[in-house]
Amino acid sequence: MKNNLENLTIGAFAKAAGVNVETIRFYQRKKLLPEPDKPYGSIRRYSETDVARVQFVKSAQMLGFSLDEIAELLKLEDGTHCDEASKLAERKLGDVRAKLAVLLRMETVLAQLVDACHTRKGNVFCPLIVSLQGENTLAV
Amino acid sequence: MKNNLENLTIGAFAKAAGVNVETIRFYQRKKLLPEPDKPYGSIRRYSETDVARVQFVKSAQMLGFSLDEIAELLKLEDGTHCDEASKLAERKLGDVRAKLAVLLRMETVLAQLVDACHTRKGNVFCPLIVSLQGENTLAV
DNA sequence: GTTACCTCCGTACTCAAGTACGGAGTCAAG
DNA sequence: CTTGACTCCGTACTTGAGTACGGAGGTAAC
Repeated sequence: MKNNLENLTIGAFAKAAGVNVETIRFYQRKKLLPEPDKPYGSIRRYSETDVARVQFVKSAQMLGFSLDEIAELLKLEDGTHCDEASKLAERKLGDVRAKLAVLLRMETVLAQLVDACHTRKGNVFCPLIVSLQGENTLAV
Repeated sequence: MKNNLENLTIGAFAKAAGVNVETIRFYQRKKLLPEPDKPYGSIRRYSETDVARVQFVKSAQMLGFSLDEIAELLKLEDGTHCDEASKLAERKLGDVRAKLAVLLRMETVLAQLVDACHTRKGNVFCPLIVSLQGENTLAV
């Protein structure tokens, strides 16, 4: 069984993508991944492209996108027609920017906390919650 | 029933925080929210502080943090001792920065896509997946 | 002081996102 | 040409994050 990375069995594919086989099959059912043709009386094969796709799903998931939202993002990738893609991209860009704003504020506050801890000793107050208050409570 | 925002019933609290009452009670069970004393033979009251806390939980959730991780973030807020807090903050800062990196790349690509759609017509290729490939696949 | 709506609390249900299982078929190394 | 590991596919189970329900007790406005 030679895994030249363009002829992967589902097991090798899952391992390369860092998920388990059942997850692959689950994503196929959810249409997040294409299910390649199965040569009659044989088994399906996968490629590096599929691996990248799964990794994209995993990354987007860590950023708080649901599988349904990720399916939308993937539609962009798959070259939907321009108008449609543009609308979708604009919406997603809004989501992404809202998340960015919140994360940036978190980053600032956490960095300040770490810094404060390194320079003085004792208890430090961490105004994480306050830092997110007001404006964008991220109503996605 | 006067809601001067420092003497909220659980219903008013939930409404102010934009979640439902059951969610409040669920968060109390999970120790994400303190359960205020109940004056014997009466009902619990909540404050603006509690509202901010719930909103923080919701924001962090949209960024892909689990309730367990959020509980950790809240420990920082609650003034853990410095060494401990610093360690935790540093870890969380790492998480936050990894997420930021991925989001920034997504933002760039989405913005490019929107732009491309506005300037030329027809189908545009959106290299969203490719943009996230390599280095940080966000192994949190 | 009753009526309509609230809180309280335990238990049970739901939904998303997987994981696990098991029997039948496939593959490849010896 | 068999043996051990893997694929296939359907069904069932699990876990995280809530939601819903229902009866008993508060409460406030009339």
